[in-house]
Amino acid sequence: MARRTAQQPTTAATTRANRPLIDVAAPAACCASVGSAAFDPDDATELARGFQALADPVRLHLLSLIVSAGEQGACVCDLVEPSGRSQPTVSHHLKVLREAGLVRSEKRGTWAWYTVDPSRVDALRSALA
Amino acid sequence: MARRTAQQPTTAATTRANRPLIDVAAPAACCASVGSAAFDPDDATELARGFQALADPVRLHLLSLIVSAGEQGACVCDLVEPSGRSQPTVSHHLKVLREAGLVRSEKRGTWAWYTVDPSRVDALRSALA
DNA sequence: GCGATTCATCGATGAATGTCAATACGTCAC
DNA sequence: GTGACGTATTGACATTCATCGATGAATCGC
Repeated sequence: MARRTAQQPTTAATTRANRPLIDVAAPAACCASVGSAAFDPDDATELARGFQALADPVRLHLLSLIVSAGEQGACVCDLVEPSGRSQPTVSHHLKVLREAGLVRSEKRGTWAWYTVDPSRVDALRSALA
Repeated sequence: MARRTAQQPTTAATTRANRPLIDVAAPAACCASVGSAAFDPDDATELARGFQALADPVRLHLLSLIVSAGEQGACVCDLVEPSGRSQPTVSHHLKVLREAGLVRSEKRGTWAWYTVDPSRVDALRSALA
């Protein structure tokens, strides 16, 4: 082998512990836990799905509009025009957000009302803690 | 018109407030506010680019490995095998993370060392505040 | 210089994604 | 029921993406 004579890249793959997936903060804390790989691929896939839902400017815009609508939520008919996209496209993006668990929809009469699920957003945020 | 007799979807487009893209708690002063109209598409695009970089399980895994390597950073040669992907694929993902500003690379001798840029991660996290 | 090692880039390929027009489905007013 | 309206789904298309093998570029030990 004889690799790493100068800097020994080493060790990274040996320790093991539980910790938030990314966990940037907490460099010094006792349980910063940083091993390398108590890494569950399923968790990563699930997390990635959440971030994927956020990975589009239109969806970020929609999400912000829904958030700004407060507890009552936002009606789709109020989202189409500000988004600058067609109604089917908006519906598609809302579906993506819904399936990622970031928003919930409720049908009231003719209209569909969307509200944000804060716990899901928190889950993603804390993955970056 | 005669829409919204039952629930008046109304208002969503009238209220207005300044806040970071998704919610409140703004650390960085002048970021995009999203109310209904004060939405900067460029900021959304930039944010989306960041989340896009996180929207892949392999990249999340790589990021966690790099974080767990501590200040010293992680050598690419230690990332390939745990990721279960080919070296070119890993290199590609690292490039995505690099271009999103989430990690930095430094060449030391033969090896390339990657470290996380916490401020960039924080920026994304606070967008979800 | 030479071979070995480490990493990045290129080219190709199959899959996923964003978009819209057309259409289907549900609900309301009449 | 009929027509109008709000929303979701479908189908098609162009673009982007993840992946790998092959290759190139830089460095190290000899």
